Amino acid sequence: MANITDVAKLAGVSHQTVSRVLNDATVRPATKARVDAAIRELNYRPSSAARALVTRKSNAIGLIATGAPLYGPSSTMLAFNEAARAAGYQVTIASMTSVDREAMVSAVEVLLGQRVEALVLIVADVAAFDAIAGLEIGVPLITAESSGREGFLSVSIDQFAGARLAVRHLIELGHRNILHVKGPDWSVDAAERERGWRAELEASGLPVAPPLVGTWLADSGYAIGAELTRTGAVGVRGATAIFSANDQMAIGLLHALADAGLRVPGDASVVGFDDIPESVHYSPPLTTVRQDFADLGARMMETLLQVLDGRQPLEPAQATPELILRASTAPAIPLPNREVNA
Amino acid sequence: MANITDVAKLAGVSHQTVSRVLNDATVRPATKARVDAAIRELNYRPSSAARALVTRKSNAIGLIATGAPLYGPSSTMLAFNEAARAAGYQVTIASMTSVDREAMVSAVEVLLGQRVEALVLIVADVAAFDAIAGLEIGVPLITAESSGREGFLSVSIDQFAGARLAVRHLIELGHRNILHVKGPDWSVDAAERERGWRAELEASGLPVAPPLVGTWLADSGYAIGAELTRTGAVGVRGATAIFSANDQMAIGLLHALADAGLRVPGDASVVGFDDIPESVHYSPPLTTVRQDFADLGARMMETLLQVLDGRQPLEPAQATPELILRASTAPAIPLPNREVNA
DNA sequence: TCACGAAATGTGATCGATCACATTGCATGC
DNA sequence: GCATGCAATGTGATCGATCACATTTCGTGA
Repeated sequence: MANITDVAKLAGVSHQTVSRVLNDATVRPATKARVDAAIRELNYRPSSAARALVTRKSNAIGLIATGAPLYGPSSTMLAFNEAARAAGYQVTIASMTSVDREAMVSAVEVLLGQRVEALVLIVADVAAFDAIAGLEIGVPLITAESSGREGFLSVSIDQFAGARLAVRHLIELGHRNILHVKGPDWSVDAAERERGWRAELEASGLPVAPPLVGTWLADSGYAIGAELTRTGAVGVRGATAIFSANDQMAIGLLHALADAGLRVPGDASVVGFDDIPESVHYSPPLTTVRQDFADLGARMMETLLQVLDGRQPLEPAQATPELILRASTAPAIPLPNREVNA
Repeated sequence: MANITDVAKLAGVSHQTVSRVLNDATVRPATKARVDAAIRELNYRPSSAARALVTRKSNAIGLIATGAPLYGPSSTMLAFNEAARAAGYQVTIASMTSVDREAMVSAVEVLLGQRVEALVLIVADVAAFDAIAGLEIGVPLITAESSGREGFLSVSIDQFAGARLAVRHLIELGHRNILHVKGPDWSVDAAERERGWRAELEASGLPVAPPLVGTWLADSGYAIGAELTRTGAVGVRGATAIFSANDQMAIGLLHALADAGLRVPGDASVVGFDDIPESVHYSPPLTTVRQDFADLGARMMETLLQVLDGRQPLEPAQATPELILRASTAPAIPLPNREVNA
């Protein structure tokens, strides 16, 4: 592949003049035209490695992605990448299946070797935080999570508030026994949603049963739902509402409830979280909490730009999610004997 | 950040010796220990830019992702990235919302500036092919698509065979009027699935109605389903089966059919494509065609490695997808008057 | 003890861009 | 006609690694 000297020779100018053409410095139109022609003829593209070496700016951002191809992380990642591109940054990804400390360290190591100017952590995983906290990374790290830890930049959607919205809606419908199907224990977002559920129940003086821990995947929602119906924990003599920490587990729940002959929302109301594009087509359509992941990704990049420009990042305005009402929730039917059994 | 000379000075050796330690050349254990200590003390990480400059190997692969965060592409991307990491390659992404020629050119331009050793195109988009075909990229390009074009490496899952499996299953159940909800016109995979549907119908001498074009998203499946039930094109006097080009559109279809009071599979059978984790929890659980995206991503990297090593890539063994039978398909009930109306 | 070859280490050039600074070209004013 | 100033262009150093080659160190056998 041609280099800047080849271009200069062909155009009959010095390499510096070619550099000026590349960087929009003042060059006489006639000269610029000759250089441009040479560039096209040689199919020349400046080497970003050489450029990064001397300017000490890589224009690259490292993105650490973990785990499964879930809707939220994937959306955030794409949106972030889009925003980064618009700002003139390249994104290099380091994905990992398991989130042990070793994998995290090696991912960070490789990215820092690339002299990325910042790190982005897409999945808020408590292990990931601990792993990174022990490293001297020397560049800003931004994450999409809710419980602002010291030392990390964070842009987030208010999971706590979202969960409260969902649970309050159920309480307002008259539900008094509201279960929670939680995301995995390692997830910061799952913890926040649980906290919101718990806070809202406690604020209303309602009982708080231990949350049921799932995997984010529909299968776990189904397994939990099957167990709940088997033991009768949900339905006529049990809970009349379930708040699921994401839509995928909610569809598993709906399936299990249907299998057990329970009607939604007749026998139990179900609320999800995320508003994935399919949730409006669930059977029944799912009441859920909408998160704007595209906006999240864009805001992450915005905040990052502020820090990279040496400005203090603005107060991390947490976006508030929105409750989307659909057919999976309905008023609880007050049964005279429920109070006794609860 | 420290460089190799700083480390050399601190360890009391030459920069070349440090380089040897980094590259596992022969260094006396005592010397190596001193160098390692200096590296740790300075928190030194070799600059991949400087390394790339002199070795003329970037160890980077450019990945071009387009469009929405769909399950298949996301899974493939993660799997590919994982495989690349295992092989010692970094992946740089260039995503784009629209797939016009200009966006594609600029994405390729940026990646080639990074001196990526290969390009990976995740979403097989006919416009993407045309856009890239016009560029002299000078590095191997691999794509996950089915209809092998000249000049592109391709690893794929046999969409054509998968579609035939699905349609043959419907035919064997006695269905004679089988509609197809197709993916977007720009999608190579969508075209292959349509071709499979068409081939199987023609092989059995069954009528081929024009396919209904969706967007891959559930909403489009719902809209198509609503229109089909409104006009009576599906149901008692119309089609008794629908082959949807992906699972998301299938859930939209199921929703629309349920809204119209049609039972699945009683009044119409539905088959999807992809086997996303939720499809077993649809109502009813969806018969679908399973694709192993993780395997696809890994095989893409494998093929790429062969080419990068100068070997001829092995015959691109197309993986064959697998039909997953679930409750959304059942034998057609032969109606005496159906033949007349068909 | 010394020569010898292999192992270990050091020296200077190099990759391809930008930066800092030097030089040339050209129009303007006196 | 010539000094002046600005615009345009050129020259050499630089970034941080590896490569090619030179040199030193070390262990071994005569």
